[in-house]
Amino acid sequence: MARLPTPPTNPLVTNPLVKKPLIEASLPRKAMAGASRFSGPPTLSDVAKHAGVSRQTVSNAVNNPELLRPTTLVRVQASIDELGYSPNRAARNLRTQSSHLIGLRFSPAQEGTANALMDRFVHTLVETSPSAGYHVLLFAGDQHDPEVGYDDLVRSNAVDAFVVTDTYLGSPQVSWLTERGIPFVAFGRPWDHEDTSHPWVDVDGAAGAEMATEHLLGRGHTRIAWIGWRKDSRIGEDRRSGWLRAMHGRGLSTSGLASRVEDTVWSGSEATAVLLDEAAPSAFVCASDTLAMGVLHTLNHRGLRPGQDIAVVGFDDSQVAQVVP
Amino acid sequence: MARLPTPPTNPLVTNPLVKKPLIEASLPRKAMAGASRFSGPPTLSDVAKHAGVSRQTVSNAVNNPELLRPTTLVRVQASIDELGYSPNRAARNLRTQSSHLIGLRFSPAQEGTANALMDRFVHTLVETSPSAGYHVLLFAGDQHDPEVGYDDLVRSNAVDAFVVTDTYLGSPQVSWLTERGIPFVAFGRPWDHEDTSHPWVDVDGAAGAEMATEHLLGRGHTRIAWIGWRKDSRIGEDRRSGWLRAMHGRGLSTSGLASRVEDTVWSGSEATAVLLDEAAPSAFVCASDTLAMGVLHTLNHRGLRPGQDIAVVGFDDSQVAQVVP
DNA sequence: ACGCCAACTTGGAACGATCTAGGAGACTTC
DNA sequence: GAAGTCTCCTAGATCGTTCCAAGTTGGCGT
Repeated sequence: MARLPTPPTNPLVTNPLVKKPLIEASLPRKAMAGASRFSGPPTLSDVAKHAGVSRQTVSNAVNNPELLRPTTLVRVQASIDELGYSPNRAARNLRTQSSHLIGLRFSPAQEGTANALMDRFVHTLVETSPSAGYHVLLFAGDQHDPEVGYDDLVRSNAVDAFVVTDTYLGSPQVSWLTERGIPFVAFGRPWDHEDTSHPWVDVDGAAGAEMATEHLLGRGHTRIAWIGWRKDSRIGEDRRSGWLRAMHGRGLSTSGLASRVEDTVWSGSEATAVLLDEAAPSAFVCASDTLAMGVLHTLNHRGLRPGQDIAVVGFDDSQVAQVVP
Repeated sequence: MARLPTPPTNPLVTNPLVKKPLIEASLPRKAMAGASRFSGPPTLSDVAKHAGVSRQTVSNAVNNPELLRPTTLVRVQASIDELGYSPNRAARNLRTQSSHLIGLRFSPAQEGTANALMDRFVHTLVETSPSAGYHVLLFAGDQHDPEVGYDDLVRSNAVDAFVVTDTYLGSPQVSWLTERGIPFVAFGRPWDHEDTSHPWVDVDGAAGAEMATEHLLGRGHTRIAWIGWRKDSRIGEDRRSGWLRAMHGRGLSTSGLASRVEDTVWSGSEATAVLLDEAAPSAFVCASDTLAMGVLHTLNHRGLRPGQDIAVVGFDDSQVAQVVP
């Protein structure tokens, strides 16, 4: 697997017109200190004055609307809208002692099939967090030494919780966070320790494989082969169980239809050849898109048309899956 | 370009042990209200008391160390270290009226070659921001309607500035931000409007192409071909200029060695065939990895070994580049 | 009419940092 | 040695929100 020679670095060029704009821009306020009051965004007091009520009433209108008399609520809401008020985050955070921020370690291009899946997860996270009053803070931490990035964020109250995305690697962060009582959610099941009780979210590989298999069954296939990972892969066995469940659910035999190999295109290709010769399946379900590519390779090689002569379903829905013809 | 059939959705499964952990975890403080003072992270006052100085002196030790007498500074530093103090972000943000956060719109898997590059950019951004006291906040905004995600963040003082990553698309955000005087940096040059004066950062395509060409020149190649995009692509022409500069810098002729085509594998493949026949180059520099793949395709087809018989350099360093043999 | 209860509203205090103005001390200078 | 100067440090005020305890109003029953 040779690597294309590429320029050693991707040099950046900056616009010479403006220098360090970010830093400068953060402190232009003093200039206007002479004015009676900086006419910035309206505050709670401004709204209160405008609506003819007290601060607290406005605060309640925002946070506990049910405490206000309906007529008052309407009036306050009108003032809020008219002035375009939204609460100052820093002040709220200071008072409530929470940043309303969730830390997410940015893992740079952990190439491989999990990437697209992770992308989608992050997107969903970012999209839905605000509805719970949270936002997502990216940070660069060390996977192995939580002290590096995590500690600072915690000590300075910069984040309330973390989302940990690489629990499968022994995950020292998990114990580090647990010890300190820092709330976090893991993306990915703690496969190694059945007894861990920290919250987690994960892709239901079994359900996914089952759905894929059902899909093929619905199209009339009966001899559906499985190409998965080695037996010691918990994730792989999880996905495989979905295939099994779907097949057995229809009373179909699975003997001779399963193959467990390394997660490489080549292994998938080899396994396909063997399965085709020995079990004559009409469809393949794979534990990964990498393996699916191997299947496609062999099919092409034998002159079989994927999707027409033989159905193929991958997993992860990685970028590659959208490119392969 | 058929699409692999995949499960319609990737179902998530959650650990039933814990319910809405994030929300719950954010408000356990009240329970300890009975204590004289919540023994949380140390504050400025705590450090001041410990070091026998005033709050402001500690603040100066952190922000303007040069104002303190060296002996005092050492003493305060010692107290800071001993207590493990780091300033409370919310309080600092409230006082300074800035969140020290940079908003970055999370664009989900904008497939294509720019992805890997973007990944690297984001990583660098996330990694270096803290040294300037900033962090990166992800948010889901609408590319076309800045009101959606941007406005809230600005009004609530949640971010100080934005990084805009898709300026090439007419970019309504740019004008929206400019109108309001909200600081931002664009990743990608405003190719369409030469006169725009907002700050930007971009990959120096010309320099990159020049470096790649120089690399080949250094290896003894003299007939280096260019396969780029159509003439109306500013980015393509920019990169091409780097190739030209490198070639002309050594007094080498470029006539007949350049080709401008669509950015597809097929176009690259065709152009390669033509160039091989008509100009007999010993190396190719391409404006994109997509085109480079086309080159490799033709070379393979003709029995030429890339990297040995003929050198090939792509661009963007996309994920695909690492896979192609 | 009176009292009472509930619903609603109110002003003061607090979160923890930074800014401002001014005070204390050491050092020069005539 | 006293006045002037400089450096270093201190105390109070402030950012905008939410919590707290107490105040006010209206409605209801008798």
